[in-house]
Amino acid sequence: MAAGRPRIKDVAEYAGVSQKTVSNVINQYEHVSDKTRRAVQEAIDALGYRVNLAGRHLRQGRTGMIALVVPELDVAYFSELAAHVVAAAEQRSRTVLIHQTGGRRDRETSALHGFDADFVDGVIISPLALLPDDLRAADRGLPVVLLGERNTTEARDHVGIDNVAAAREATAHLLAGGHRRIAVVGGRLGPASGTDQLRTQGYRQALEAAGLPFDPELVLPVDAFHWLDGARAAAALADRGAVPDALLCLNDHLALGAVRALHERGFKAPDDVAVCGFDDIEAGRFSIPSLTTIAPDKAALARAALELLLMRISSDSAVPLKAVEERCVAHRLVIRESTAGC
Amino acid sequence: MAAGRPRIKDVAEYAGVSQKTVSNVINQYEHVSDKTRRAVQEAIDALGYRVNLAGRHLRQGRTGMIALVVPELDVAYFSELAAHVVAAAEQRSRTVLIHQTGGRRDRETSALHGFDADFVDGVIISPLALLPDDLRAADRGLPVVLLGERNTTEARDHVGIDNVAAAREATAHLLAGGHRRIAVVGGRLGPASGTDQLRTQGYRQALEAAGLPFDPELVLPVDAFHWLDGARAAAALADRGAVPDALLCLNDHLALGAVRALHERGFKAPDDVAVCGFDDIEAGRFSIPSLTTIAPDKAALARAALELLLMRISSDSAVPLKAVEERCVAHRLVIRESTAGC
DNA sequence: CACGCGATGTACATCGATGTAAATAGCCAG
DNA sequence: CTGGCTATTTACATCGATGTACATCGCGTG
Repeated sequence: MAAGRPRIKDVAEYAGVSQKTVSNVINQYEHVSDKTRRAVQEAIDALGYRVNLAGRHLRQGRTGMIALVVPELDVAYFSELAAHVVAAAEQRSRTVLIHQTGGRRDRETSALHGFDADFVDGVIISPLALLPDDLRAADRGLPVVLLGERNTTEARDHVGIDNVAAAREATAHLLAGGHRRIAVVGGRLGPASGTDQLRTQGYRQALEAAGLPFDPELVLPVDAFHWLDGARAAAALADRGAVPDALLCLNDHLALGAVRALHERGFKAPDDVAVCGFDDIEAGRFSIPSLTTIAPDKAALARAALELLLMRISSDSAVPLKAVEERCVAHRLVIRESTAGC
Repeated sequence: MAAGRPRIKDVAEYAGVSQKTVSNVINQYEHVSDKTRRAVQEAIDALGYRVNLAGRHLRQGRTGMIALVVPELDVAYFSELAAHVVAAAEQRSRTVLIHQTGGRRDRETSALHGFDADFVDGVIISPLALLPDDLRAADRGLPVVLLGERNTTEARDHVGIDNVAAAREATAHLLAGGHRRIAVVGGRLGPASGTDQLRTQGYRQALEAAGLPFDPELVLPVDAFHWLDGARAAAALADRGAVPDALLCLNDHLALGAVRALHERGFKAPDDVAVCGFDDIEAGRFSIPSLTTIAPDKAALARAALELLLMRISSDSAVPLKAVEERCVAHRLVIRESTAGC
């Protein structure tokens, strides 16, 4: 009983066959006699052998691992999504390596051609800061699927929801409640590439459809999509005496932060302000008031992204960029207390 | 320009030196002349070479990766903790592979001697279902640090807070507010091994110190530590007309779920019931009412766990089980609205 | 001027698993 | 009994980086 872990060589000796035969048994090679197969299996069990993945990796160039790269795990949307991806990957016998970038571009790029590139067969990424060039540069054959964000016109496999439609629906819901001055917390103007811009666009479309004017003053940019940013934005509104009828917050953290800040200043949701968020995180289901939100089908997002990625991985060779896939997953408006009375 | 990635051999040829010399430069070996070093560096830059980790892994047996094994990422405490571990690891140039087990024992053990064991140099685990035997069995030299939970008397490196003291303080705070009937949501009786049991013990100590009787009826077990479980427990209390003066919830999710369920039934926190949680997740800072809670120093937990693990990893050979380390990290009671009036 | 020593640099084997090509075994038709 | 197949098994090279052992270079010393 040698000190270290048994190697394939030990199994071979124990079973009285060659290393290759052991390898064949392990890899389910067809042409192995039952007798040999049984003998090898016995040896494996007896020695407690398990393949050394480093060796296999070196030889085959594949690891069976995929990376999930997200900005922040403590943003519930991402951790919930991560949980779904991990679950989906497990069903396909893959292991997920989760990376957090903090939305920093250097970490996002390094996830693509940096450290990860060696250890994983592919990457699912929700880019925040990535530039189109980064993606192009990273195109060394490592399969990449964009999840959610698609901050680039660069053609790439992508999975997401219809952000424009979702924002339109949410805004329409607020309008239907009789609200006229609706602020967009986390909104951003400009070409419709980022999620925030797409959603802002949907908001404008809804206004237009209702024949209402668009007021750029009501688009409130934020530094990040955290509770605190929502609270700050709402506080700013309140402090300059400009609390609108309703808030369309581009994620639930912003929404809950805003609700809280307004509450502290004497404005109650939904009586004084209606509030709608995005993402349907668990906190919004149990908050007081509970939060109306756009609920993307996270499980479907995760499944679609994984499926797409595995497809790319198995179709070896260079990615045929012509056949870029764009998958749109369902979402729905979940109406709760924060817009009650609508 | 070969199709694939450049290998160390290509760099060596380009620079006109041996492979080993390139390796020496990469690994910062001292005795390399400046001239050679420069030439090699130039070759590396020119070819865009980066080490192939599979090769290094095979040769050295180390990967520079560590695994973080947690029950659920969508439990905010764990995702926030994960974010800290990732950050700490980055400072030490390690990569963190995050695994989610769903609290299932098979996945926890497989993380220890299953798949992970091959790919990582060590594991930080928050076990929920792991049995002492599993840990012992996994002792094949893979360094393991327990984080938070320590559901075993087995001697093991462990990092956590003083759960008994924390629960005692929280309970004392509730008692100081004049509350007498205090329920423990998520509490569990029995030998003080699991976190829940330790906290329940602290609760009892506080009662005892105040000269109050202990009522087992007020210990409410839960299936899991989620919002919904807290809501169910509180609903059950309310529905049988037994809402106590205060709730000590063993995590913030339970607390927020309970607050919500009580709210739906007309009981307001803190006026009708005072509520205190554990973990200090972000949701509790912005909830209405904001949540009083025990705040563990998560950054310190992450740092301590990582430090301990890296120590074990670098002290090669077998783990000297005699020198097991137990690190206790600071916590503090953060008083917010949900126990206002105390 | 030969010797010795530290500083540099190199050739080769090695980590563990698997692809390749070729050897061997088993079986049937002739 | 033998050539010709196929089914099974094997020896060996290989993936890429690095440890080992040894060669070489430069320089100061006796």
